[in-house]
Parts: sequence; C-alpha cells; structure tokens
Amino acid sequence: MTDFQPRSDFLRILEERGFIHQCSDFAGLDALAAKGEAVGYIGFDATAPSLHAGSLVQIMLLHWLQQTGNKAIALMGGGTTMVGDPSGRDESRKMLTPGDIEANKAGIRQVFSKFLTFGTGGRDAVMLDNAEWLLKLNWIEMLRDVGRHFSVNRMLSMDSVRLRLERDQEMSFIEFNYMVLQSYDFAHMAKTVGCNLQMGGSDQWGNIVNGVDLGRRMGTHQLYALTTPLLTTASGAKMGKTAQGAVWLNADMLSPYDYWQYWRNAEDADVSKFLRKFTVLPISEIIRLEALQGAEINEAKIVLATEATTLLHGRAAAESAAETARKTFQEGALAADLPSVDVAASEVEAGLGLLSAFVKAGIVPSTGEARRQIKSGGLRLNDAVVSDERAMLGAEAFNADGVAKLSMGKKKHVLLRLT
RNA sequence: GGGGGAAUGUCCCGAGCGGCAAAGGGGGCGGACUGUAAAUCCGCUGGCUAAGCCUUCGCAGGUUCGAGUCCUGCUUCCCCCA
Repeated sequence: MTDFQPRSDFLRILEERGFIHQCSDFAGLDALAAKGEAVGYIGFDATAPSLHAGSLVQIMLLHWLQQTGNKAIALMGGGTTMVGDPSGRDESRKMLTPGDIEANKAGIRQVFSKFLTFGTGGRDAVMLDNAEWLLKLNWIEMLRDVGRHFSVNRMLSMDSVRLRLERDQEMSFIEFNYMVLQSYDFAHMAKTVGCNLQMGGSDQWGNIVNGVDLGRRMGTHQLYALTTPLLTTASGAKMGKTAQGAVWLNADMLSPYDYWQYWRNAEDADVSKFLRKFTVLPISEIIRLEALQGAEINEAKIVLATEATTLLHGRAAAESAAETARKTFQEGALAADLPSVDVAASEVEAGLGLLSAFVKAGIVPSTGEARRQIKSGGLRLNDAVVSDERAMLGAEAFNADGVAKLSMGKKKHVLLRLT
C-alpha cells in the first residue's frame, strides 16, 4: 500500500488488518466511507449449500463495511451460476437447477447472517441475486447497450485473457463474456440500489475495474474498486481447503469443534495473518499475541481458534470447543462433545470386532486400513494402543456412561456410545 | 470431412517384453522428534469373513492356459490438415 493515510474507519481498519491489495481511488473511496455513504458489494457463487473458509476474507470485508457505518451487499451469483463459472478449469461444472440454487442461497444466507445484519433499513445489509436481472437480458439489447462499451482490444490485453492466450490455452466464448456480465452487475446495481463499490480477491481486479469503466460509460455515479491480497496458507495451500475437504461454514456440514480445530492447527507462520483477518480482536491485543515465541504461539492459536469460531458459531459453542480440546489434548480425558457414534448394546454382545468398530466410528474407511494403522501403531482404544487386529470390542471397554473412546493418531477421536 | 496421438491404482502426475494387485513421484495417513506448528527421518497408501478369496488399467466384445499389454467396434479428449 501507499503512504495514504485513511480518515475513514473503514479503510483504516482494512489497512491495519492487511485486507488491501489494490484500490482504484483511495482518496475518493475514503471520503465516501467517512460519510457512511459507501455501498459495497461482493459476488459469491451459489454452487454449494454453504460457503467455506476460502470466502471468509470477503465476508469479513462486508462485515467491516457494515460495522463502520456503510451499506453491504452480498450478491449471489444465481445468474452467473446458471452459466457456470469458467475461470476454474474444474471438470464437472454441472448446471444447477433453480431449485438447487434457491436451496444453496438459503444455506449461504444463514452464514452471512452471522456476520452481517440484514434488513430493510438504510444501514442494513441486503442479499441480492444477479439472476433477477441477468436472466431477463436480451441478446440484441445487451449488445447495443452494454456490448458497445467494451473494446475487444482491451479485453484481449487483460491478464486473465492474455495469459491464457499466451499459453495457448483454450478460452471459450462464454468465459470471455464472464467479465461483461460481472461488469454489468456492478453498473446495474449502481443504478438500482446506489451501489458504488465492488470488492473481491486480487484475481478479480480486472473484472472489477471493467465494471467501474462500464459505469462511467453508462453514466452512473463514480464507482470504486478494492481488492484483497490472495490468501494462501504458509505452505501454499488454498485457504479453506484441506485434504479432507472444504472447511465449511455451516454447522451441519462442519461441526464447531472441527472448525475450531482447523484454526488451532494453523501453521505458526499464518497465525498473525489469521488473527488480523479472521478475528475482530483489537489490534493492540493482536500485536501482543504476535510477539509470542516458540511453544507460546500455542496460546495465540487457541485465542485465534476461539475468536474465529465465536464469530461464526457464537461464544458458547467456541468456548465449548476450546474446553473439549483442552480436556482431550491436555488431560487426555474423555470430553463429552467429541464427535460420537451410537452402537447397539446387542451388537457388542453379539461380538463386534475392534476393526469393524473403528470402521463404524468413521475413523477409517475400511478394515484393511484399520489393520494397516494397527501395524504402525496408530489406533488406540481408550488411549491404549491397539496391537491385536483380532481383538473384539467387549462391554468392558465402555465406561459407566456407556462410552468408549476410539482414536487414530493424535488428533482424531470418536466416542462410541452404547444404546 | 481427412490424418495422427491419448485415456492406467476412483486425489493428482505417471512407467508398464502376454505371467500384474501393476515401477516411480506428489499428495495423504500413521510412527519417531516436537508445541495439536514447521522441518527432518521411518512405515503405509484396492476390498473382504484375510497364509485364502474377490475386484481394478475409458466402454463392449474377441484371440489366448493366461490380456493393462494383441485384434475389432464404440466413447471422450488433444494435435495437424480441410
């Protein structure tokens, strides 16, 4: 960033927390935000019933926009989803039915409501869906009103296009048009809801600036662009993705405990970055935590996990996850809200192999994997290493409450409950 | 429309004279060391009622005692020519 000194709370907070990569006009946007007149949006795909941690940066951006007295718009890409976002070269981008998209939007809305206050008042956040206007577009009108403002020469020179062409990679016409649609969204919302700011990841810069341009050509008020640095973890992984899958934000897709664990397991090098972006702790407190060295960083990680989980799932759920983790990892005790799976008492009496029990608990996918883990000493029953793959799970393994703890490695624990 | 090439372990990349549960990476999982971190080292990485059996190399047939490998047809993708 430049040496620009923001006056607005909005830009000041974004800057000190490391959210800013590029902005089309710092001074202009700053003046707007200082008056509480910024109306900013970010677009989100409606391809899944929940967002994942990879979208958190953008969500926090909207959060701060609203917290600093401005208006936030979460735009669902219901229309662009019908087309399929081509920028990822992922194979299966099936067309979603309108029903799917509606269901996904409902799920995503739940997440947003944790970070934003929705409503109809001036400062309330709103959720829009570009299907509302994109699906009605007429090809000829579109060409005449919007298409004439786009220079193909310029589109070809944009990074997103140029790099593909240079590498001789195929780019479909639909993909080429994506930026037109996105620009149109921006200009359309400028006219209809007074939107004047679009934010997004740094890879969106070209598309956003195109929207700013289109607005000017179509005679809207001045539009602004703001992008965030692309976030990866210290080891280069995409934010929000683990080998097990995405870090979902909806509680029914990823439990608060697992969400807490995701942050607790952050690499040292990521802790500072995460504290600034994914918690709302005062900067002074963050600076104190950043100063911790060596094993003390674990304290910072616990604060990170608890604060990040609080934002999404509430203080109670976060504290409970922290307590479960403390019992499990520090005391080795049996904490009640570890993930649990029920087994019928009759099944145990009939003779349940330990291997099958581990499969049943969902710890390993097959008995073969269970055998392998036993060979390398990875499986434990009530904290005792399992060495006999023929062992049975007897009634004596369950404590007075009818609970037995099955573990693999240091971090994976599941409780079996007799029913 | 004509010509050429490709598809392998259900995460990815990739080797594979007719004897193959199939080399090697990456990733992942477990172990050791640590701090629920990183780095490093070691092991594992089709399924099952497990010294045995079953199912895998794009799909469907065929040749053969035996096919990922040879033959025929099909599907999909890529390249060149028109």
